[in-house]
Amino acid sequence: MLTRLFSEVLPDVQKLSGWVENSEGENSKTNEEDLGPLEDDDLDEGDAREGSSRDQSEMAGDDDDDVDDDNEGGDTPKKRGPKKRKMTPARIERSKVRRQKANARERTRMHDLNSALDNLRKVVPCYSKTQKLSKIETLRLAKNYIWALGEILRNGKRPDVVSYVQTLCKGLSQPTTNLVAGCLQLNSRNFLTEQCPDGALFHVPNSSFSVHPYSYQCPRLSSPQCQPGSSRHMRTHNYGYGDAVYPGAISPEYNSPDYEGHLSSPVCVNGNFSVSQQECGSPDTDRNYHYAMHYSGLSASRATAVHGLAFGPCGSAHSENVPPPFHDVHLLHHDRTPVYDELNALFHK
DNA sequence: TAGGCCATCTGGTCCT
DNA sequence: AGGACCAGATGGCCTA
Repeated sequence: MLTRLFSEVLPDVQKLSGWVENSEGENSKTNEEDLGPLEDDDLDEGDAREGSSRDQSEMAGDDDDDVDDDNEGGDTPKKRGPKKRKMTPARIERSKVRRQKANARERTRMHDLNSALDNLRKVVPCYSKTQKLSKIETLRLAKNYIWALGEILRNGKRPDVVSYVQTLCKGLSQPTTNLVAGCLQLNSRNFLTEQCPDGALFHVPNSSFSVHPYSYQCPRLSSPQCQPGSSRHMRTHNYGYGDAVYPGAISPEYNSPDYEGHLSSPVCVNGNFSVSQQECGSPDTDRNYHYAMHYSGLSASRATAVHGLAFGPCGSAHSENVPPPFHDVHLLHHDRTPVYDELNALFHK
């Protein structure tokens, strides 16, 4: 069944794979390999390159209106290489049209690529409508996620949760690591099945890991001061946590036109949760709360005391690695599919 | 203001 | 020949 998950995403992943490899320098071609020296034909006379811009009128492959101007200038020695071509108004016009068409294609291509990236964002851990992962982070996270799922298949058993998150967060930036850890809601000491009793998708008793399979509005998160639009509501922000979604859990309201992400499915894991709630209260703590949301900037001692675990880029403890606040963190976003049921079953073996 | 991220333009290269 | 792909350059936007 996991293969179905792969197949759903695979086309996009394949589309993006070359890109991420290039981004990570694993498959990049050097300019020296690709770009030969400019030939005479590449530059028209008087066509000084400024930055990357060239005269649009001079494009390779325009042969129609060739004019032999080799002997222009009389005694000057003949230049080697292809003959130069005089730009007639007709050629200039055709070049412009060709360039415009090429630009349009390039835009379309990039839009397709971005669409594929958006699709990918929706299936990797931690989807947020309001705060998208960057392209590079999305690709890295997707790679880690695929690897993690592959490990599950290979081992055929529930993974150790900490190493699972470490795998997911490998190579990710600190903010993204915080986001992922926050979405997965790790807590080493306890978990709140009693607070959020509607069946955990991931429930690892020994490591207190609990994620809910359906959207759930935790009552405490419904308090006005913690709602969108209130002064305490986290604004859209880089490295904020928006309405992040953990894709292993499925929201029935996904695809609903009413879905705005803000009101659904916060994660209810008590350690982080209680901190958020406490800091929601007073104006004095508001600043800290805001800071904590963006940078998880609680003190290291408090963070570790409250959360038990802190996740660095590769799982190392770090003072900034406190999971994010949760009143607009969302677990559930995807249509429920047998894939997730199977994952659920797998994690409950 | 610096830095990160992004969209777009552009020209070179490769492929069909 | 034309389209796809790629990477460099550039400028805008946003946030710390």
